[in-house]
This record gives sequence, C-alpha cells and structure tokens, in this order.
Amino acid sequence: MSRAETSRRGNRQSRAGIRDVAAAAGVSITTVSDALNGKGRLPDATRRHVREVADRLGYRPSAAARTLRTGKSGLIGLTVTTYGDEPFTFTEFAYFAEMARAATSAALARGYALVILPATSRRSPVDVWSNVALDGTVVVDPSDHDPVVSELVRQGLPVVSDGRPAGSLPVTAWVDNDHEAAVLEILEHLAAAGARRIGLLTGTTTDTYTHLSTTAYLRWCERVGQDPVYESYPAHDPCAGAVAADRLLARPDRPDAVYGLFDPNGTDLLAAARRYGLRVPDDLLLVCCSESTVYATTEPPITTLSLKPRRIGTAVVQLLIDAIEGLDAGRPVEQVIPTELIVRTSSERRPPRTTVSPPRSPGHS
Amino acid sequence: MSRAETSRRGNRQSRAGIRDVAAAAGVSITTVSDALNGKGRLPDATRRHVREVADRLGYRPSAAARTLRTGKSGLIGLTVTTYGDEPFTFTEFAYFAEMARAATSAALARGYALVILPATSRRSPVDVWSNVALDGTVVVDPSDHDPVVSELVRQGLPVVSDGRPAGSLPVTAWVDNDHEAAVLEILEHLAAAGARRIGLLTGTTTDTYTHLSTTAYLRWCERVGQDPVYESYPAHDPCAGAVAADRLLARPDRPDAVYGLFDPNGTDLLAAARRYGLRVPDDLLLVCCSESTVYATTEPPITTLSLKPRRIGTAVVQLLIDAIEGLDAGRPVEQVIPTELIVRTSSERRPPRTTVSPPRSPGHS
DNA sequence: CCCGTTGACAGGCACGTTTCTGCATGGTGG
DNA sequence: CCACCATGCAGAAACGTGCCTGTCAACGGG
Repeated sequence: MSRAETSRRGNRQSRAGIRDVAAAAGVSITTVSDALNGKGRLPDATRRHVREVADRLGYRPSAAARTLRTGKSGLIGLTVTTYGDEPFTFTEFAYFAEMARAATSAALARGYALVILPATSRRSPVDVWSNVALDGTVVVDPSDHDPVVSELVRQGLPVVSDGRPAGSLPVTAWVDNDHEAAVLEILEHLAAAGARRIGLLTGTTTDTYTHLSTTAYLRWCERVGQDPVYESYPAHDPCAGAVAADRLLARPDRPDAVYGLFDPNGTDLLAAARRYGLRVPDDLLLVCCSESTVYATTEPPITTLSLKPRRIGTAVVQLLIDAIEGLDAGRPVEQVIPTELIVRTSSERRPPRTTVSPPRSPGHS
Repeated sequence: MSRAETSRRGNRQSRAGIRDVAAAAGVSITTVSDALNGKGRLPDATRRHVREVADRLGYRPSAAARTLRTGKSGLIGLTVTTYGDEPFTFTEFAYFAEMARAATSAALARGYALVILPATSRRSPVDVWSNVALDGTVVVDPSDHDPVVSELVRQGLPVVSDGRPAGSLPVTAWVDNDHEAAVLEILEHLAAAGARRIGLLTGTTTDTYTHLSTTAYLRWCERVGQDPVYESYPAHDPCAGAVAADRLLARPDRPDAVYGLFDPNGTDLLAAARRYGLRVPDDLLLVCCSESTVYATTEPPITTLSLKPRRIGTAVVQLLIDAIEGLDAGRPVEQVIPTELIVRTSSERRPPRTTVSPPRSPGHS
C-alpha cells in the first residue's frame, strides 16, 4: 500500500486530486499534469488516456494550488469609488453597470474573472483585499491619493484606471474620454441651436470628470463672454439633483439651454421645466450625459452624451490583461475613447426667438 | 546561514513571506501565524511585536496559500443567465445592477468578495469556473436543467438561487418574490381604478418570472371572465419591446389598462399611447415592473412594481454565507421577499366616463 | 560493440500557509 | 523534592500543483 493511498484513506469522499488521476491512469503525476496542460512530450495516446481518466473521475484541478504554484490567479479586481456604504454610486448607475458588464465580458473572453472589491481598504474583521489573489486591478475613477492604488502598485500589481488618475497616481495605464472636448462639442451644439445663455448642472464632488467638465464650461463661458450660470449638488443624492435643477431654472438669469452632467439630470430638468411652464425645446434646450435608453422615449426625447462605457470597460480590461501577460511593451499607456452626442428633439435647432419672424418657416416659398 | 536565508537569497525582491517576518521578529513561523490570526496562546507583547514587524516589512499573507491550506477562499460566485454574449440581460438591467450591488455589499460586510462568472461553462481556452476557488455561488434565475448548477452541487458547493429553481434543481436555498401575488395585486389595483380590460406585455422567454407572472394573469382572466389581451416579445431585445407595446395598443380589442412585465415597458407603453392619442391615465392605466427612478418624473409618473432587488441580493448572500459557514442548521431554505407597488399617477383612480353611454360596455343596465 | 541521442516517463522539490504535536520552563500542591 | 500543569513557543507535516532533473529503454551510426 503506497503512502498516497494510505493518506487518501484518511479523508474519504474528498475531491479527486491529480494523484488519484495518476494512480487510476497508471502514470505519474507529472504525466497527468503535462497531459492536461498540453506540455511536455507525450504521445497522443497517453494524452487521450489521461484526459479520459480525468474526466471519468470528475477531476478538477485545485485553483488554489495552481495559483500558489504559478503565481497567476486569473482574477482581476474591479473597484469603484464608494459613497456611503454602497459599492456603486447611485447617479452614475447606468454608466457603471454598462462598463462593468463590458469589462466582465472582455475579461471572460480572455479567461479571466472579475472580482468586485470596495475602494475602502482595511474593512472589518479582515481585509478583503489581502484575502484574494489578484493578477491586476481595474480602478474606476480613482480619487486623488488613493491608498489602495498606491498599495497595489507598491506590490507590483498592474493597475489600470477608468478615468485619468488625479495627481500623480502611478497607474500602469488609463482609459478616459476627452471630457473637455465633449463639453465644448455640446456647448457649440447648443449655441448652434440658438442658445444664448447656457447653464450647467454639475456636482460638488472633486472627481476628475466633474472637475474637467466644469472648468471646460467656465473657460468656454469666458471665451465667448457669457456669464456662467450653474448649480452644483452632491451627485450621490438623487433628490438633490431635482432640487438643483429647480434652482437652476428659478434663477433670475435663467438659462435658455442646460447641460446636465449626470444621468438623472435629464428627467430632473424636464420635470423642473414643466413646473415653470417652459416648453422643451422651444423655451429650453436640454442635453444631459447619460447611458440610459429612456431618453429616447421621453416627451420630448432628450439629447444625451454617451461616454461609451462599453468601449471603456473593454479597453480597460484589454490594457490590464496585456500588462499582466507582458504584452504591453511599447503600447501606449493611455487611451482616449471618443464620446458620442446623440442628438434628439430636446436640443433641435429652433428659429430665432424674435416675434418679427414667424415661429416655423411659414410657407417655404 | 540558515536554509531559509539561502533559498531566499535566490529570488530577490520577492514579496515578504511569513518566513521573513519570523526571521525579522526572531520568532518561529508558528508564532507569526498565531500572532497575526489571533490564535494560539501568546502574550500580548509578542503579538504586538510580531504585528509591528509584519507591518514594517509590508507583509501580506498569500491568499493562494491560505486558500490551499484552509480550503476557504472567501470568494462567492455570482452568475446570471446569459443572452447572447453579454453576461447580463439588457431589459432587467436595473434589477440586476441593484441586486448585484446589494449582494456585493452584503458579501463584503461579511468578509467575502463576489466573482462575476458566466452562466455558460466550458468557455474558450480554459474553463473560468475551474480556475477560481469558490466557497459557494449565487445563481440568478437558473434555467431548467442548468449544467453549471448541477456540477456545482455535485462538487458539494453551496448554491443559492435568486428565483425559485425550475424543475428539481437541487439548490441549497433560494430567495424569490411571490410573483403570482404581485400580479394579482396589480390586476386588482387596476380593476379598482376602473379598468375593464387589462392587457399584459410579457416575454417569450421561459424563465420562471415570466412564466409565473403570465399564468397568474391568465388564471385571473379566467376567474373574472375577461378575455386575455397580451403581447409577447423576446425580452432581451429593447427594440422589440417598443414594437410589442405598439402592437398591444393597436389591437381591435385594445385594453384600457396594461401591465408591463419588464423595466422599459413603462416608457415603451407611454410612447405607444402617445402615438395613438391615448391619455394616461384617462384613457389608459399603466403599471410596469421596474426598479428605475425615472418613472417618478415621467409625464405622467408611472406606477411601478418593485421586486426589492436590494433585499433579495442581501438575503441571497446571507443565506449562502450561512450555508458556507455551517450556520444554516434548521434555517428555512426558501425565503420570500414581498414586492412593493409604488402607486403613481398612471394608475390613479379616475372618475367614471362622463358621457351618458360609456364607450365600453354600452349601457350595462 | 559502444556511445550519443531522443522519446517517455518518474521522483521530488518548491510555492506559503495553517495547524498538530511536542518540548522546554516555571510555578504549585502534595 | 517530585509530579503536574499551564504557558510560550518551535518543528514539521500537510494542502495540490507545476516543473526541473533524472532514469531507462530504444535506436542508429561509426
């Protein structure tokens, strides 16, 4: 009786290990490993035989042992900034959902799985971060001096961020939109549609998206000589958005066009406009940044800016896996995904608001 | 020079292991392990000393080694039925997002992390499922004879499903709403609001949610003696929903109230009603099943049924972790979460039709 | 006939923990 | 003073792989 058999006799009903397969197939452990992993130099007959025996025993290699031995776990962390206790922000919901969905697909297609992790390290009883072996991490919208990111790169783990890292966060790579360009495109689109005074509905948080978009708006205002008209609110509170939209339209210097930076701002602004008896787009042009499809069927349909979260999620994961597998030599470490302005009725060009000329080009001849 | 030092000399710059901590602290490996894990019987002085040295060296225990030794990984799989290539269905988006969010929170609070996995096993090059060590799995809406679930329970892994398992799927536990009761509540709510002929917008898929809801509707129709008026469409296609909503309102036996089973049906039906010049709620009462907050600010606001995905996600994870940790002795293995009907203008009671002879059921007296 | 070469496999170490067992030491009751 | 026990710690065996190193037979050329 061999030692393996003896020790096996102790814990019955355990999952079949590579030893059992080797014993059942009458070969050594090495041969089983090589046969199943397609390595070594074995005749096809042996390979088939081993594979068959392994299948018959229902053999599943132990992921933990494989990870311990190879140093690769096939796991990618996905972490998002946390407001309160929830691991996702509320308002940018659709964006994160789509982005996470695309990231998951891309990872699975390359044989990796995504692990959702909190942005806050050092949680109660044990730290979840150190309890999972990661090959790399995707960080969504990292904050300024994120301790988690610093710790990860200190450990030598590849880190790719969605959103350019604030400060000098030493990430491996990042993917982002050109938010300034997007804001300028929208402002010019609204101006071309006849807007004279464009307002902004923005957030009080300090993330780069909010910051870049707001400063781009302010610079544009300065350039074209318009007084900035904007209201800020904590973006994580959905009720505050409705209130801020109301405030914006209640101002004495009420804008005749508004761009809302966050997903629910479209319905918020629409509801506020209705309360003040403003017709969209006749009295108020509306654009908001959203991935939601509901804006295609609102009354009226609202023009939205899509940040292309699917493309971003895919790109982030590809970059990360390339870095993990060492395929990123010479690749650019930053990638800019173009945004897409989906023009709908809410921002459609209207005739000049003078009373001299009739509302709609009367009698085109 | 000890063997440990010698072997350490080989691979430089590697992460500090428990050996290095032991050497630096002048104690044995056992002492380090016990000190950091709060086990054994050590004086507080030693414990503090070891902890301090470990911190100074930046020691992080290897998750792989720990998993290999203890058999627990702290990882929970989350798998959802896949339509096409995407790991989430499109229409029940908000539901899944919320449910996943709550599940993630609940798992993290108990020291576990969630791994997103595809419902389809045996993917290209290697199987992702066997590449990750799971302590248990959450299955969302498992299909009839899901091979993945069978395989998992065969391996002895706890499996908890969101949605009662179809057929005789041997899950450890499940959580679900009472879909029949929910449908009945809505139908009676609509009837009480004056509906004479209630239509249903449903799906062609065979999942239990669709199935239970539809049969509950049909049984109700039979009981109250109304002819069923419903349209089905493949729920994963968002465009098909708009088309089906249109079909439903274009029928000669057009309903005067509609319940839509899927999230986007509210806007779909609203848009269709608008096309046919039907006023909501005056000509058409509307309810749909959705977790989206946009229905609070549509024109008019739409009554929605919430399945309480947050509560479901939390319950599923709690049940699973209880099973993993062996705390589920005697606990019920099935848990029903009540739904919540959020009544808004679209289904608010309206006065009886004003004309002498109402258009429906002419002069019932 | 011998030796280098190649194919086909076996032995055994290492990965980094956890934990069981065991060995000292010092205090205490008999 | 001895037996005894609690305390504080060390040694070493697993956990299940992957892979490096070796062994043995067959084979062909000189």
